[in-house]
Amino acid sequence: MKYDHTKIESHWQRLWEEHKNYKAKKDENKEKFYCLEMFPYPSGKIHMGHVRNYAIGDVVARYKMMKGFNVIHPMGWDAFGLPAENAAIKNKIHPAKWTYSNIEFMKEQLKKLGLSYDWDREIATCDPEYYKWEQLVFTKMFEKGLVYNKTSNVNWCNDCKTVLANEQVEEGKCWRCGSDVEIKELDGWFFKISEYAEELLDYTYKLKGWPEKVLTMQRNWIGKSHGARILFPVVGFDTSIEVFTTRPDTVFGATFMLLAPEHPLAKKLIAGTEKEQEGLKFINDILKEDKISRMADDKEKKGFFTGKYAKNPMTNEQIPIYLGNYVLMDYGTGAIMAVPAHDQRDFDFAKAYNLPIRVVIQPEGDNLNAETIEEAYPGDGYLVNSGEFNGLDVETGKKKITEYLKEKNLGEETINFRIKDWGISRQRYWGAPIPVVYCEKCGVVPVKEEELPVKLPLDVEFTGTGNPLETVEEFVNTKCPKCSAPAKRETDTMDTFVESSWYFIRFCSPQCETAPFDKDEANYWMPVDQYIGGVEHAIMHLLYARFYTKILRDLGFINVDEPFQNLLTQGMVCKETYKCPIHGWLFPEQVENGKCSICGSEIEVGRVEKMSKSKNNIVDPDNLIKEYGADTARLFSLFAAPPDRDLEWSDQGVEGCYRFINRIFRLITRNSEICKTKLNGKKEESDITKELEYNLHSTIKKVTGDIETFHLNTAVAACMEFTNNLYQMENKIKMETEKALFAESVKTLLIMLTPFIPHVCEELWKITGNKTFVSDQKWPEYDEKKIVKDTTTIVVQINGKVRANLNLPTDISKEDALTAAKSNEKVQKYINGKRLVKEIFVPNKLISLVIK
RNA sequence: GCCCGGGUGGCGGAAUUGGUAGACGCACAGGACUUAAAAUCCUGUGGGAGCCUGCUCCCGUGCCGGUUCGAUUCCGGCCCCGGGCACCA
Repeated sequence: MKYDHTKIESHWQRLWEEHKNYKAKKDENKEKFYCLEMFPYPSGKIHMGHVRNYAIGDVVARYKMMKGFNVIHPMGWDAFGLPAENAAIKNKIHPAKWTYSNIEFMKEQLKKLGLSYDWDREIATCDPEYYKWEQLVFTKMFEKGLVYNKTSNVNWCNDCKTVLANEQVEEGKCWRCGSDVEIKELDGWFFKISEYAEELLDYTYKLKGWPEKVLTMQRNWIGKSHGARILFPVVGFDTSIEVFTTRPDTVFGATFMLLAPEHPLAKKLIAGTEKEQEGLKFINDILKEDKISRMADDKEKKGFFTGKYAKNPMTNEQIPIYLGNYVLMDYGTGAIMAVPAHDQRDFDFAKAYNLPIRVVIQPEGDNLNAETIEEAYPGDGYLVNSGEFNGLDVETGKKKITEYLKEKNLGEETINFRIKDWGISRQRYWGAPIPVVYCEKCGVVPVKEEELPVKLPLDVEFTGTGNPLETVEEFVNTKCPKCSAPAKRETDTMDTFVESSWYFIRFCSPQCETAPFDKDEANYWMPVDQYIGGVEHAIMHLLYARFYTKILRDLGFINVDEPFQNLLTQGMVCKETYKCPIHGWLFPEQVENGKCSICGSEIEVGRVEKMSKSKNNIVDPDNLIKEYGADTARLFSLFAAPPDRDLEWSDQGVEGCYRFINRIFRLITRNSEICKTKLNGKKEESDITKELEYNLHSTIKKVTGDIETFHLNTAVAACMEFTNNLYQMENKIKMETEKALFAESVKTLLIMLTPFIPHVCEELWKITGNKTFVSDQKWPEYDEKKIVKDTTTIVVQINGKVRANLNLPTDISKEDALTAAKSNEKVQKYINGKRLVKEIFVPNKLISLVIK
C-alpha cells in the first residue's frame, strides 16, 4: 500500500467536516480551553508564516481536546484595511468583492491544512453585523468620555487629499504620488488609552504566561516616569512655562530653557519683535524637516533664542528661553529646563550656543568643574551650588526641592507617561464608519443605538484621491439624532486595529444579535488560554486588545481584566537569499554557479532572510501541500525549530519529514494485522515486553511534557525515536503479549502524532481496525513504574573525568555502588597508589572520586 | 546609547534542579537489495593522537577568568550576531 497524501487528506477533511469533530459548545461541567491564533488579513493567499502559526495552534488545540478539555478553536478574518482599497483603485475591483473573494480562496487553503477549527464561528470584521457592535461600543465610550475628538498635527498629502500614516511617508514624500508631505492640523478621534496607562502597566507584572520580551516592550511603550512639573515664570509676560523633569534635584543647574518649535508659547514670545521673522522661519524649517530628520540619525542640536527670559524658581536668575529642535511637543509639556551639567543633550546645546554650565551634583569622592568637564554627569551624588539644599543626596534632593516648590505653588510631584491617546481616525473608505453626526445646533452627536450599524455605502467610486466616503451624498447628508435638523455624517473610519481588539470575544458568540457578544458565553470562554502569533504585534495589537478588553469590562460587557492568559510569539519563517550587486534579489533559478544568470556578477551568498516577495525567497504553501501533503507541511514547520525561534526553510528538511511519514505508513500497513492484536489471557513477560513497555511509557512522558512546554520539535523527535524503536522490534516480536504490546505502542504513537499529522494518523487508525476517529481519542497516560529499569548505567568520574560506565541495579546503595566502582579494573588503574580524598554518589547517575 | 534574545558538529537543532555534550533530522560515507538506478533497509559519522584489532588518551558548547569533585548550565569581565526602543527631559 502506498501513502497517497492527496487522497487521504481530502478524505479525512471531508469526514471531520461532516462529523463536526471540532464544534465547540459551552458546557459548565467541563473545563474550557480557548486556543487562538492571530487571525489573518485576507491578502490573497496564505504564506508559510500562516502555516507555521496555525500548525502550532492546531497542536495545542488538538492536544487539549484529547486531554479532555472543552476546546474552542475559532478562525476568522481581519477584513478591513488599506490593501483592499488600493486594489480597488488599481484594478477597479470593489474592496468588498476583493476581500470576500480572497476570504473564500484562503479559507479553502486553510481547510487543506486540516486545522481543527470550528468554522461555524467564522467572522469577517467587514461584516456590518460585526462592526455594528464596534460602533455601539464607540457610542458608549463617547458617553463615558473615553473617546474624544481633537485637532492635532498629522501628515497630509495635498495631491491625494488624505492623511498618511507615519509609515506611509517616505523621506518626506508621499509613498503613492511622491509629492511633499505637509504637517497639517486636522480633526480626529482618539481613544483615551492614556487613562488606562497605569493599569496596563501594572498588569504587565501579572501576565506570567507572556514572554518577558513582549512585556518589556509594552512597559517601555507605556513609559512611566516619576518626576515633577515645575513652573518657570516668563519675564515680562503674565504666564509661566511648565516643564516636566525627572530631575527636580537639579533645578539650581537650569541655566536656560527650551521650547518645542510647535509649543503654543513659541510664536507668542517672538510676536512683534525684530526676531519674529527669523523665529517663524526657524519654526517652519524644523516642522517641515521634522519627519525627515527623525529618520536620519542627524543629532545636531539646533536652537533659536527668543530674546525672552524666564525666572529659575530656585535661583531667581533670569535664564534665556530658546526654541530647540530636540524638544518634542508630544512628550511631557513640550518644554524643558536645560541642565547642561547633568544632561548630555543640554550639554551639547550649551556648548553649541555658548550657554553657561553649572555643576549642581557632585559624585562621591570627585570634584567636577563646569569649566573643564567634557560631558554631562547624569549619575548619583550630592547637591552643590543649591543653596539650602547643598549636601543632600540626589533622592532626598528630589523630594525636598519638590516639596519646596509645591509650597511656593511653583510645582508638584507628578507621573508622566509616554503613551499617547490612540488616534483612530482614518480618512479611508474600507473601514468601520465612526458613528457620529455633526449638527450645527447640537454639535457632535453619536448615532443612536437603534440606527446602528452605520453601513458603509457600497456604491462608491474609487479615484485614488481623497476619502471616497465624502463624495457619497446619501451617506454624508443625514439628520441630527437629537434635533432632526439636517446634519453631516463623520466620514472618517476607524483604525483597523479596533476590529482586531475584540474579535476574540465575538468568537464566543459570533451570531449574537442583541449585543457585541453574549455575556454568559464570553464569561465562560474568556480569557483566551493560549494566544499564538507573530512578535511583530508585540505592542500595537496586543496593547490595544488589552486596553479594549478593559474598556469592555468597564462598560459592563464582560468580567475579565486581561484578554490573553498565555502568549506564544512564534518566530519568522526564513530562507536563504541570492543577491546580485546589480539586479538585487534573485530567484534561485537565476543563479548559475554562484553567478547572476543575467549579468554574470558574483552573487552574495545566501543570507537567511524572512520570506518575502521582495526578496524572492518565498515558498508557496500550495505547492508544498500538493507535492508532499498538509501533514508534511505541518510536520516540517513544527520539527525544524522550536516555535518561538526563527525557522530556516530547507527543502531537504521537508523531504526528511515526508520520509518519516512514509516510514510510519509502511511500518503500520505491513503490520496491520499484528496491530489488531489484543491481549486475551495471561500476560507473559520477556526482555522484549519490558523494552516495549519502557519505550512506550517513557515516550508518552516525554511527548506529553514537551507539548505542555511548547518543545514541539523535541516532541516530534521523541516520536521519531519511538518509531525507529518499533522498526527494531518488528522482527523480534513472537509471543502474543509482545504482539499486543507492539499493537498498543503503534496505537499510542498514532494518538500522540495526531496533533501534528492528523490525516495520516486517522488513516492508519482505520487501517489498524478502528472504527472511531483518532482525533477523538483520549491522550495516553504513562505509568511511572514502567519507566523504572532494573539496572542503570552509573558513570564513574575520577577527578572530574569520566573513566568508566557501570551497569548497576537501580537504586543501589552508596556503599554497594562504591564497592562496585572500586573493584572495576579501569577504576583501579587510576586509584592504585593514590590517596582517595573524596567520594561523591549521585543515585542512579554517577560516582565521583577525587584522588591525590 | 538603552532593553531583550542568541552564539553548541558540515547544517537545523538536543541536553531535568550543575552530573556520560551532540538526542532527532539533514548531509556525507560504507554495506544489503537491484542487471542498474531510484526508493528502501542496516551500519558509521565532533576534532586529533596512539597501538591502527578492539580499545586507550588528549582537545572540544563565542573569548578570558572564577566557584565546584564536576560547568553548555552558576558568578565576574569582554567579543560577535539578531531584534526592539531611541533627542522621552
